[in-house]
Amino acid sequence: MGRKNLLSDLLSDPPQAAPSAPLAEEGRAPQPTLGGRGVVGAMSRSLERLTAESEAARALADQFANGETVLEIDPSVIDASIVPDRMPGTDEEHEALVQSISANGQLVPVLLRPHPSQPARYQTAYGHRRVRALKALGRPVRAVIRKMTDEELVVAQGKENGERKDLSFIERAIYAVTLEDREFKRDTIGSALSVDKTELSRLISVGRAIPRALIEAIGPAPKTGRRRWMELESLLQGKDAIGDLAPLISSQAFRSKNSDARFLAVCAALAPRPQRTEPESWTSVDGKAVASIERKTEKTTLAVNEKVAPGFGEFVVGRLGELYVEYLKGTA
DNA sequence: GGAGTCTTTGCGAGTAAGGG
DNA sequence: CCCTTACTCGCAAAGACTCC
Repeated sequence: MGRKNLLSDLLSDPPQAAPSAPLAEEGRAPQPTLGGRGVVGAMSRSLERLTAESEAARALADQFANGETVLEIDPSVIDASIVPDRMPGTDEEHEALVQSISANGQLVPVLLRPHPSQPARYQTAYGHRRVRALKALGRPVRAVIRKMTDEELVVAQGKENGERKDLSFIERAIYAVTLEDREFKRDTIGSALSVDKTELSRLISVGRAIPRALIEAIGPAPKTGRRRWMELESLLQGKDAIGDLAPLISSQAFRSKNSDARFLAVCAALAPRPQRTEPESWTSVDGKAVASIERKTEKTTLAVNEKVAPGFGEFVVGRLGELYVEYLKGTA
């Protein structure tokens, strides 16, 4: 089944809020206005919104058909999920969401379950940001209440994020590790993230291999996928990542980059420096250093010392044709 | 040793970006 | 607009590991 609260995210939540301050990606920041993005883009988004609205409406209809009634709940009795999926968003994102809900209202309910140990309290399956915003507004939270096990809760929570595809690879890796640390079975974690066991294995491998502090310094890197995170994982092997990278990570230049650029900067800092090869001196039969040769993977450079052998360079150039024919005979 | 689970590796499909 | 390239993602298969 499709995502159930598309409408709320489109109309109530700032799009693509990110987990933490460094994870608050500029490309993923709230965009409450259409300024500067063009008429075509606005039309495209309108069409997407219409589609999303109809899907959300259908999902809502399903909920009503299943007998799930929307109730108004005091936000002060609503707790967070047992497992955080995203870290809290930035103040700017929260403020934008508050304003959006203030203007449009909460159009689609959040999903809660009765608190397993505290009567008259609830835990959030999804809709954390809306709950926080409504709390700030002092308004009741419109919510669907459903009894769920811990497994069902994290699956509902994970699917709400996972099916949106707006969680980057590393965000999903962190979530997978968090769930595994809470001793959820891999089947459950895989369901929550909508990934197969292979991908789950990779997510957990990367999520554990790369220090959390480094991940948070880089941010969600939405354009950076599995392969490059795994490359980073291998680059980090045997290194004190935080110690070695501290000067880079703390630099203003690094922090001013977007998340994907920060990822590339870290990779560049960790990548082995290509060995600088000194040009090799070529000495003639009469003992003169006539030329130097520099060999690289993609090219070989021959530099003739015109002071030592005036005109020799031009002589060699003039004979390139016959040398090449001789070369072809040797390689045939 | 067998069964189940997890990890690793390779490959192909799909997609977005860039260049001609 | 089409082609190429780079990239992500998921699937399949084999190997490694753990438990009984």
